[in-house]
Amino acid sequence: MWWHQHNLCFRHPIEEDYSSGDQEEKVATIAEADESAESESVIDFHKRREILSRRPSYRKILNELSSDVPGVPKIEEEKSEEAGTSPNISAMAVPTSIYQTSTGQYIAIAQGEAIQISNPGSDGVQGLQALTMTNSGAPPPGATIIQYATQSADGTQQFFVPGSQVVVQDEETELAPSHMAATTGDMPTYQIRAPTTALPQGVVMAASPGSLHSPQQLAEEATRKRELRLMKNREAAKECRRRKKEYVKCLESRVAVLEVQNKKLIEELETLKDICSPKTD
DNA sequence: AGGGGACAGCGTCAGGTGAT
DNA sequence: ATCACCTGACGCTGTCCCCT
Repeated sequence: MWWHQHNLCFRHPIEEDYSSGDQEEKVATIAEADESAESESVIDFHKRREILSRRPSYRKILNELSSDVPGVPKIEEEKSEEAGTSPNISAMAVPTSIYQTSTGQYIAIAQGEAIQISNPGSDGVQGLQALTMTNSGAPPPGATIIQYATQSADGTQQFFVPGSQVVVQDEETELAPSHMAATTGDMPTYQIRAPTTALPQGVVMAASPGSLHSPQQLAEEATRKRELRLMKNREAAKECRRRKKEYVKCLESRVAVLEVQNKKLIEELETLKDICSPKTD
């Protein structure tokens, strides 16, 4: 819809850069067809769809625009972009994984053993806490995938981390056991636990594919994969929408700049006209 | 108050693309 | 060929605003 109009109404030079050779040919074909729209009424639907579907990502487009227009920020690459989902964490060392609790808090699990917990509301490093896992050796195979957080039966928050461990939010802010750092003030505390009881609703632990035998296990594995896929796609869709909004903003600012330039050029033209053609009374 | 249209945001599906 | 990722499209929901 939006992209269709964008592609069919005009071809921006930047978009041209992303067209592969045969793609350009096809676009040219469409352009000709558009010109002779009165004579040839309909463009082949499939051809059109094929062309339209081959679009560059918003990141690519915006980065091109950014290099074109100074002052427009570039969309960062994948790694920093992931960290960018949490402004509090982005200033820290790049973690390997970032997870968000159901209350909006972020947990970053670094390459080493540190777990950082941050509140999106707090600014900078202030909202960050570091936990150290003492038993974070090599995770057992098949159990390294994190699943999303949920409320457990006892009202605490749980989210699973690589290594078949569980990060559990304490209801009281008492001093934490020795295997974790204590939090202070109003901040909740978290514990690293082994998942002792049955998994909370909505949370499925990763299992080693080799351990699957019965049809029920296979079905559970399929469900788990589906949940994981949906979760990833959910996040991807959010990110895509964010990029799209950024892209539209970028285009709007570009329009504003070009309008100003255009106005200046018209004024300059008028001035030159006045100079070159003296008034004849 | 409440009905309804416009709009934004979200989750999901389907299909394309690029990397391996 | 396979996989992960990206994004358009669709349907749903919540919010805001206007009108009756």
